[in-house]
Amino acid sequence: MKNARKIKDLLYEQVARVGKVFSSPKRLELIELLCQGEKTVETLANEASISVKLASAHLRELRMAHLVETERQGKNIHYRLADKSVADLWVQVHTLAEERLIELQLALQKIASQPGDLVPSDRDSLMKAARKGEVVVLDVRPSEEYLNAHLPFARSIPLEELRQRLGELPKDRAIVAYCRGPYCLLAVDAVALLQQEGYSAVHLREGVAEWAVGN
Amino acid sequence: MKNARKIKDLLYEQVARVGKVFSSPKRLELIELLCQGEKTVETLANEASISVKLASAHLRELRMAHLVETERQGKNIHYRLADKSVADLWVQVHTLAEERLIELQLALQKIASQPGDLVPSDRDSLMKAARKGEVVVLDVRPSEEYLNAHLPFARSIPLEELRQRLGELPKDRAIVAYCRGPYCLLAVDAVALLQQEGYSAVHLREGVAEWAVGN
DNA sequence: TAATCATTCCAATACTTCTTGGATTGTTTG
DNA sequence: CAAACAATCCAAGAAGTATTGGAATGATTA
Repeated sequence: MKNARKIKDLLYEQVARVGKVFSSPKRLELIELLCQGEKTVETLANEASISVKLASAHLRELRMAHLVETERQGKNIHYRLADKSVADLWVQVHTLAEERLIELQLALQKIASQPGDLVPSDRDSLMKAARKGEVVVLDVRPSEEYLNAHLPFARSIPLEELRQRLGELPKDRAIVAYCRGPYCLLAVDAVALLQQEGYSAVHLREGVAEWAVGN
Repeated sequence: MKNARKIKDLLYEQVARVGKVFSSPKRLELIELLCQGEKTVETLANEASISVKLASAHLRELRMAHLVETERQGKNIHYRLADKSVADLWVQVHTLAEERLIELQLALQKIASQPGDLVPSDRDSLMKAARKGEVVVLDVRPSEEYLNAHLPFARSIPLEELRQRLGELPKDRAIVAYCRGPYCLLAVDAVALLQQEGYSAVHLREGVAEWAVGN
C-alpha cells in the first residue's frame, strides 16, 4: 500500500473544496447574507454590490461544494444554506480572523466608533434585561430576515423605516440594535441615527448566526 | 458615509486571508501535522511528502495569516499553531466537508474497510472501558507527538516499533488504535497488523484535535 | 406563441497562486 | 574563520481563479 500518498492527497483535496469557498471575500459576504435566510440571486447580488453574473458564478462555487441548496420558485431561484453548520463555520472563521488579525481588529474598532459594544459575556444579562423590558432589542434588518429568525425578545424596525417609526421606541430605556453580524453596517447607522435623535442606543456586534454559536 | 462598501470589502478581505489558508490541500495537511505539536520545516516537509521549499512557501502563508508562530531553536525553526482555535477550525472544516461531500465519505469508507470504527457517541463508553482497563487505547503516532498530547488512558507504541513490541499488548482485550485524525493512515496500518497477528483491534477515527472539539 | 425575465453557461482576458531553480541569510560546527 | 546546514527570499513559467460580454435555458406573462 504505497498509494497511501494518493489517498491522502485525495482526502485533503476534498476538504480543500470547502476551504476554497471561504477564501474569497465576495463568497464570504454571500454566505453571511445566506445566514439571514433564503434569498434570490438578484437580492444577493444587490446586497453584495456585485453583478448578477458574478454572484451567480460565486454561488456556483458554493453549490459545487454542496454548501448551499437551490430551489426554483416561479421565475426566481432561491438559494439557502444546505445546513446550519455552514453558518457555524462562517462564524468560526470570522471569529478566528478577528482573534488573529490585528488589521481586522483595527478596522472593526473604527466602525464601532462609540464605546457601545456589548460583548458576548453580557449575553445573559442582556437577555435578562430584555425579558423584563428594561432594554429594547432592535433588529434593523429587512423584515423578511427578521421573520426568518431573530434574537429573543427582539423587535423589528428595518433601518429604512427607522426614521419614520422612531415614535415606537422609548426614550427612557436603552436600545440595543443589531443586524447581520459584525460586518454589516446597518446597526451602525441605526445607532448613529438613534443617538442623534436623543435615544440611548448601543450596538450589538452579533447577528443571529453568531448568537446561535454561543448557544 | 457612502464608503460603507469600501469598509465592508476591507473586512471581508481580511477574513478571506484566513479562509485562503484552508483552501490548499497541502496547507491543510500541514495544519493537521501542526495539530500534533511543534515541528520543524524539514519534518513537516517529510511528513507531507513535499519539498522543503514548498513547505516553506506554504508555511509562509500560515505565518502571514498569523495562524502559526515560529521559534528558532539552534539550526532549526520550529513551527506551532498560534492558538488552539486554529486546530478547532481545522476540525470544523474537515467535519463539515465530511458531512457535505459524498466523494469524501466514499473515500473515507474505503480506507476504513473494516467495520471497526468507533463513532463520537461511543466516547463515554470508550473512556469508561479504558479506565477499567477493559480496552487498550493505543497511540501509534511518533512518540514526540504522544508526549505533546494524547487521549486519556492512551499508551504509546509508534507504528514503526509496533511489530517488535507486540508482546506488550494483551490478546484478550480489545485494542483501539488512533493516530492524527481521520486522514492519517498510521492507525489503519496498525489495525491491519494487529488483526493479522491475532489481536482484536479496531480503529478510532479521531485524533487529539478532534477529541478536543467534542469536549 | 411571442416576448420578457431571472439565471446560467460559455468563452476570453486579467489577475493570482503554485511550484521549482538559484541565490541568500543566519546559525552551528570544525 | 570557513564549511555545512536549515530555511527563506527572489524570479519566472505553469496552472488556476476572477470577472465580464454574449448566447442559451427555463419559466412566466401578454
